Amino acid sequence: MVITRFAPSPTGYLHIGGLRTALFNYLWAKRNGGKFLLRIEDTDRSRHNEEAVKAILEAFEWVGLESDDEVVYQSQRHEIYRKYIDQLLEEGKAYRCYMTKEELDKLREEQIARKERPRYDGRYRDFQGTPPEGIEPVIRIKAPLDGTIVVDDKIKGKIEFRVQDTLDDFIIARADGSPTYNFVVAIDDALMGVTDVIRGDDHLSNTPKQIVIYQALGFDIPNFYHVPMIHNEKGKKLSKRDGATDVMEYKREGYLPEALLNFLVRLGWSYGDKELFSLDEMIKLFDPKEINKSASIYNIEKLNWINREYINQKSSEELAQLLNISPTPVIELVKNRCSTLVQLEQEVKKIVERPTQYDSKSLKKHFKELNRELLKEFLEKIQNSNISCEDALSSILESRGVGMAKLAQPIRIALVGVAQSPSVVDIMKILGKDEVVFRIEKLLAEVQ
RNA sequence: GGCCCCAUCGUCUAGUGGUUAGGAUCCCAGGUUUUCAUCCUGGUUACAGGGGUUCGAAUCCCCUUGGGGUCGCCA
Repeated sequence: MVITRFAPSPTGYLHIGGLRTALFNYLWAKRNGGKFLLRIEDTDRSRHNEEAVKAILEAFEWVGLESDDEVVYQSQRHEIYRKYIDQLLEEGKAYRCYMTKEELDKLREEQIARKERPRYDGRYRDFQGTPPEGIEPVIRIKAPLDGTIVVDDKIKGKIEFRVQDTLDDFIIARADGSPTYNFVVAIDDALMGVTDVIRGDDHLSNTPKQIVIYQALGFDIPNFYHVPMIHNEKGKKLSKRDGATDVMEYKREGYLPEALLNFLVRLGWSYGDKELFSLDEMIKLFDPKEINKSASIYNIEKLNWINREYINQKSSEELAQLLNISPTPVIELVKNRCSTLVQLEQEVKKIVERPTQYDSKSLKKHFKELNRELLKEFLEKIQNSNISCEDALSSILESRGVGMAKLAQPIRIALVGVAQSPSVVDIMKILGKDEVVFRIEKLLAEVQ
């Protein structure tokens, strides 16, 4: 059974980098008929932010990625961690360190001054004496003193970390007794039965520490896949300052969740020349071992294209529902000119609602004296007979011997206020003669 | 700075010793369209640099350069 997880820390909203990681985990679990789990990393009490948790869950709901079990909150598992800390203490694999923060800071400064790597010096590792008064100790793990730790990463290959320049006896529990990140990650992954850890490669350098924990506790080491970051246009790690990184912002801007997922899955992964993937196809085809080694730069153009594709795959009924409006044939008329639902909404309004103003450039070009004359003739014709708007249009063009644009363009301006729109014939059919008459009279009356 | 990772069109990518280096997006041009959009056709643009290995390197090795990540009693 393949069990994967996504483990965000609730410091804010879910951003697209996180969503991609979650998606990778989700797909891999589903492909193997396994489980995808969600865990909130809030060991640090100051990090437990109800709002943020809600925001993250809301985003997952929107895109439709569900955890297969109840969401795990680390803040509720302190007893479990306590138990393992005690165990390591008893077995002599961890120890109390009475060094104060100030002493530690000083040590670090000195080391940096000497151009050495800041590193705990192990002064309490084998301490037997009486502990200093009034100091709440932290708990440190006994890390190996030399040799190497190998991370067998399924994307990047085997990576060797020399203990001497990557590890020290790091803290697994703070002075207040609360456990630290690398410690609980290893425990929770093991206890939750996680077999495959797919996460950002900013965690790569944490992995040796976690391996130390796995080994100390006798847990099996899972498969690691460290996926490259998504960078912003400047080539830097995506941060909250980089515009629309909040997943829910994409909802507000009119992107479809399936389009966003499709966009994200192609960042760092591909399947031949295939660009469009339904969720089922992704599940069938995705393999984290095929993820690229290099970072990719986030670029919205492709997303816009994908979103347009998905919008056009949808029926008018579905789109009406998404826009929360009643179905109208107008949607069919305009959907192929929209990259987002927001645009679609605007395009629908442009036709359904009467123009409140007329574009001056369009007027200047297509509402000259002859156009006005033709428009008046058209208006009279449809008012005084049963002729359809379409027939009236072509009959006038024929009798006057003028090109289509001479009359169609002023009609268009009357109908929607600008010189660009879908076919005027189609619009007139949908609007009906009365409304066409009204809008033409309005233009004639308001613009001299 | 130490350690680690990475390097093909502007961007996302295909490519695993022999290809006119392919696709997508973007951009441009032409066609279609009463207009705009769609659609169709075509086009511009890439193996970071230098050494090897080899009959032959985008593909393997090394160096340089460039970029990124990480170095907490944060996660």
